[in-house]
Amino acid sequence: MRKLRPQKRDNSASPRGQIAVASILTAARDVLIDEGYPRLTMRNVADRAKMTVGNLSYYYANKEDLLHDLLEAVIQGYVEDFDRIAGDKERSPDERLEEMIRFVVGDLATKETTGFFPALWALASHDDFAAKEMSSIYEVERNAFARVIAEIRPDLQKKDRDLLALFISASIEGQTMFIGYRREKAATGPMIANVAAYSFLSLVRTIDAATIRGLKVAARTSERRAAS
Amino acid sequence: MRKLRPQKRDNSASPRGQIAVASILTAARDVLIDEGYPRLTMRNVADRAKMTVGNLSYYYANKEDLLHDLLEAVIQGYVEDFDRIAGDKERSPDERLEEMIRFVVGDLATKETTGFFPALWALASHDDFAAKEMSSIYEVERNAFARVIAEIRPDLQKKDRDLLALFISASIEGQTMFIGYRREKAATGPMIANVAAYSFLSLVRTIDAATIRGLKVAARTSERRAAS
DNA sequence: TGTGATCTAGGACTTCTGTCCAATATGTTG
DNA sequence: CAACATATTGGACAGAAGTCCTAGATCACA
Repeated sequence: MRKLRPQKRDNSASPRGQIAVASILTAARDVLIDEGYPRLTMRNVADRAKMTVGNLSYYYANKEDLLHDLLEAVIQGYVEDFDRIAGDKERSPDERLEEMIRFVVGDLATKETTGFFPALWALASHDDFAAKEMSSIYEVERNAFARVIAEIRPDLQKKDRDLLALFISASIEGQTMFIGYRREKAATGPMIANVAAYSFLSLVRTIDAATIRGLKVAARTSERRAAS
Repeated sequence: MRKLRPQKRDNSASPRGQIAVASILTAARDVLIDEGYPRLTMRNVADRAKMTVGNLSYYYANKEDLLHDLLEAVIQGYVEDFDRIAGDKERSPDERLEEMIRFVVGDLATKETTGFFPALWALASHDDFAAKEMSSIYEVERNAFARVIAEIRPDLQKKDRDLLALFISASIEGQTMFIGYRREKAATGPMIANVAAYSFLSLVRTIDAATIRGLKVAARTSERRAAS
């Protein structure tokens, strides 16, 4: 939430002010993505929003509030995207799980996601607000995964399904640094998506509670080779 | 590499100098891990190394060189750890793959790894040197995975095995933000390790080239449920 | 023991950054 | 139009941070 000077009233309802705030947040997001957190300065944001520092500080009296609004706004966008994709009820649970996996893997490759999330992860290590925002978006993502997993594997306990959702969600996020926008292995993105879809579908279909709890040793399982 | 003042000679062979440099790098690493990159300042490093800024700048005339040596030193440590674990030739390929998976997942939970890697990922987005260092460590890790995968699946092409290694390595890294040191889901770490071992072993054993290339749709595969 | 090499302390200097303010401009509304 | 709310400017200010320098302390060795 914006914190204004004590003597000022909240004027966010004013149309001009709303536009200004929106352009500030867009500018801040672009600075963070293009130049990284250390260069997210009031002056850089003001420049990119084509205003002066003085004017910026009229809308955001301090940097902390600007950062908080920025994180909230960006993460809100991802939550909306995700709710939309997860609401698709036309297909089978298997197909929906695959669709969600491919959606998230595909999204990694966008400039915004590749630029924003590593910055968020680093921030979350030392900033409680960033940590909370990060928690909130991944919780949304995991819940969506967990719901589909519940349809495929109603026999599993909720906590086991949640664990699979956590594992899948985290695994996909980890691809970011490698197949993200302009990253070293970006060209393999589509194949990684295929591998991810196959791997996580198989995992959800075949794992059992004993394996999750470590009562079976993975390397001693007898199954072998692909049936092509 | 340290860059000294123009008029000074390289004195890194001196025992006192070596100790000072080592304590500087340790202090810098600790600042990075405990406080994050924005607080990695010459003064903070000097304080933690119990010396003055003036003295620090005798060893590191600028911050960039200090950061480079810091990244090199920390990553060198990980490379050595990894070479050691990958050199184990006592066990079967399956067991070695599982062992490597469990090693990396276990390492995520250490304070150093949970603190260092997210900072490295963010740095690598905008700093070429950090990007190169990041590349180098993950290449070592992927090569180790790829060698074991080659023993399990000699039928696959090298590029397909490399892709599996990339997918597995990236997936494991992604767990860091969730089950890392003092992270929200840290308690589930052991179970995540079980799921990872099962999931990636199954993947390596069963995937085929057609699936990697997207010639099969994962959701339409017929296999179902676990055989407990 | 003395002398040159190495190391250390303390501070100076400049630039950058967050914050703040007074003056002015712009817009809105009775 | 007048009066008021809102927005914008330009600059000031203090503190932080990177860099640099000089004087002195410490060490190794002839």
